[in-house]
Amino acid sequence: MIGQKNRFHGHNSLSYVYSKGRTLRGSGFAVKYANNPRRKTYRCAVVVSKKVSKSAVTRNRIRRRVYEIVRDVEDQLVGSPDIVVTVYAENIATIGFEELKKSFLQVMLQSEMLGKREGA
RNA sequence: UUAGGUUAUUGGCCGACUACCGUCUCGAUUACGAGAGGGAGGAAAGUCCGGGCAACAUACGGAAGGACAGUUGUUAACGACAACCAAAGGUAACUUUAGGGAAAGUGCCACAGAGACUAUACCGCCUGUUUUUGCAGGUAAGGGUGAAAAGAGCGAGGUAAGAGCUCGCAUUCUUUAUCGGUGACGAUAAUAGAAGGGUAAACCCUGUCCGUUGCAAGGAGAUGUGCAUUUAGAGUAUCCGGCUUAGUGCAUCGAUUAACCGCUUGAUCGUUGGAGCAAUUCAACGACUAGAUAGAUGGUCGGCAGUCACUACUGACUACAGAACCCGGCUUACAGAUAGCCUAGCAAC
RNA sequence: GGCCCCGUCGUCUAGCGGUUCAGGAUAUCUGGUUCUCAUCCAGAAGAUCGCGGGUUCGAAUCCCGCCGGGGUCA
Repeated sequence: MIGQKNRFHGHNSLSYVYSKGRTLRGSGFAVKYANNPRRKTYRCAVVVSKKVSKSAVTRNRIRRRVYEIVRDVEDQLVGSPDIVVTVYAENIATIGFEELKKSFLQVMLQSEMLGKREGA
């Protein structure tokens, strides 16, 4: 789980990302992101529709797994981006953690939000 | 031992690393850091009932509308629960039941059938007439139709043929009386009676209960000015009466979905004892047990346990399901594991 | 979180508890008309009335419980 300051708050706070952000697709999910220079910290949200799974338990599990991956790489983020992950497939709740992490990081590297140069 | 019935409990455990949300303490001072301790359910679900709590300037009367319906109890309350009664099902343990009224009134009972509601004579039986066909009448015992056809079995009498038409015995229902029970009701007896059904989850009648809106409730708007002003307007779902008193447009300020309170000590939970067949209740002692807000309660790894597959190694899987103001029920989902009591069959003693 | 509505052929819809295991339009299929296609004409097939119980002699219809879909309230 990620901290209180790294979540979205308020009524229309997501609309900027939805209107201005760029979209990249992975298997079973899509990442929408936009750089936000007015903030010091990044923000992240995971959207899991009720169409993905009827069960609230499954939806919670998907959300928590994706948040965990984001928290793992938060030190390597460049700037202070706003990230929205939209999930389409139910099998994200069941596939192996390493496999999910690998496919997610591949998308993140493509978006140039992850700066390996800074770490190195 | 096999097949059931019923009432309950439980529904993974241990460790390591690393996150999140409250609370308390300490240090800093509005950023934050350290430590301690807490963090989903039996259904948190469906939202089908009931209540608390809050607002509505009144929860005032009537109409309309809605819900319920054996009896006695339990409860804050209920459409829930318990015990009992009746009916139906089951060999039995036991289970199920919207279980008031059809003699207040109205409606409906298709098709088939002669006739379906103050009904009816198709076949049959009998009498008369007659050309033996047929026609007129009697009959409700027998046949046939249908979900349903006028309480009714056996024997005797009776008759043109028949029929509770009459009698005897047996049965069902109504009425009355006595006894038992708080009561629904049950048992016994008597003489009086025998009246044709079904449907009220059709309209309806009787009795009891219900004000409306919901935590997105509510704490929570202020001032100035124009218009309107008791025959009118506004206010709490429909109408009437009554009641209260202002209303509405514009401008300015505040607020603009943020934050705080409401928010978790409660018809609370556990143990022991008393009352009661039970639901439940009383007393004493002890406990504090989530409070988020795009929504915390997690993620990964290792070991154990269980289930399935397999000769084995080993592999796969781990029930249903996620608090949103709080309680009491109901309904629905649920891999398995455990315990008590009871019934029937078989076997042995 | 609260409140409300709707499920009938592939699609859009009618449907008094019984006259008929449900009518119509459109789509589909077959045949006819035409040199051919369309239009037009004739015919056919296609529905466990969302699911499970109950009331009734009888249920798409009445009652109850589930399932699915949709709407609304700051």
